[in-house]
Amino acid sequence: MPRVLSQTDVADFRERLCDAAERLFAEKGPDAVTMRQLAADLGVSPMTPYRYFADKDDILAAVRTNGFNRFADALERAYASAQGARAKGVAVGEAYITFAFEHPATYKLMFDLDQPHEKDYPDLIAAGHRASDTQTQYVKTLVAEGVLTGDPTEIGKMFWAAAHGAVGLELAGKLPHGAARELHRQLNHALARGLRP
Amino acid sequence: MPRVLSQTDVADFRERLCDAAERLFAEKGPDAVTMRQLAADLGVSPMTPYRYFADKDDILAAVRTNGFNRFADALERAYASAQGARAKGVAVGEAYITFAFEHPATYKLMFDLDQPHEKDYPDLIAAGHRASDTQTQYVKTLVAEGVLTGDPTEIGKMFWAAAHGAVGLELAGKLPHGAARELHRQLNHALARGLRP
DNA sequence: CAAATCTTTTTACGTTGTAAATTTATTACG
DNA sequence: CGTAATAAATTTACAACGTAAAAAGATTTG
Repeated sequence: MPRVLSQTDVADFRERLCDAAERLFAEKGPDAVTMRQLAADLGVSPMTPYRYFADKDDILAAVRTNGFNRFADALERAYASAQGARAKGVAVGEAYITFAFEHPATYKLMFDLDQPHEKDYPDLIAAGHRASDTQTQYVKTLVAEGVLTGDPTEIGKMFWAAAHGAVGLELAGKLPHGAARELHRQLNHALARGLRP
Repeated sequence: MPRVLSQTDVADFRERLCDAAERLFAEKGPDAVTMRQLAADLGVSPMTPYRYFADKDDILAAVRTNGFNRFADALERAYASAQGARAKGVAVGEAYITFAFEHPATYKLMFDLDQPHEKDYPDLIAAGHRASDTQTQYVKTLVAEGVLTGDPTEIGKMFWAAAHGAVGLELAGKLPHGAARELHRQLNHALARGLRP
């Protein structure tokens, strides 16, 4: 019998390939992320990745899943680092913008890529929900403390949309370079004022 | 001397091709928009469009330019249709969401497509600015009337980011179908409250 | 009618994702 | 310890893509 790939072997290869894909996305843009280039970066032949991924879409789904999980990590770290509901809110907002502009290609991949078969990737769905939940987490505290009033879930979506919109406009070239962060601060400030009891 | 294409001939062909491209985008998705399919839709051979466009990127730029101009049209119509600054604001906001979800593929093309050489398409830049200006136009009235306080340009960007964020989240599948409209209403309401004198 | 030349089509090339066939490498067994 | 079995990897091959270059077609002027 031949050598059989262990689960660790598979996981390792998948991770190395995802890393290469993200690096390619970030450094050369989406068009540079080809099966042949990915394989070359790993030092294998172009068909080898097909032992570890169903197809290119599967690779993109894995990269997006990693993105959402690292995004959630960053937001959770920010949440934990600050003391008090208001400070946590500010910190999470800052972390959102920071992540988006530290990994703009990944952010675009996460939110802009049309994957019609997303539902076939439960890990991707779960990672997306994790980021979303983290995003609305601190709002619950703010509502519980009486800083904001309304349905925490709805308010969380409002802050999320504000952040996503500011990021999206800058990434689309509709804002001067670096302007999203200040725009986002102003949005959060006005929203917090408008949602006071 | 041979027959020479008049400017009308060129403009007509470009328009028909852009229409075909938008239809393909909307009905079959981005991957279906190929030079060969576009040519087939117009009943010409695959190389004919190259007489009217530099390359495929040039076609995408033209479709995006049309999109921004029709977007601005819709916003301006909404602005003109309502009486009073507050009503105009509501109407423009509604028109924004309506346009985005009547032409989701075009909207994504307008805002999500990376065109590194955008600056080489002055018409595209101009159309983008036109939509942006329209978007911030009614805010000036609201500030002048004392309904809002602050820099109209900055406030306009805030409302724009809110609308773009709500649309983006729904188009990314992060909101239930149809939820962006109500989310956008809540955002506008909270922002208006937060930006009162 | 013929020559000139703008428009269109045909042909062809390199690249893409990936299916199918082939080769390589490793392990269990006689 | 070789040898058969078989998972893994590579090689080969194909259709579709964007588009450069060559060829063909059409139309106006002399």
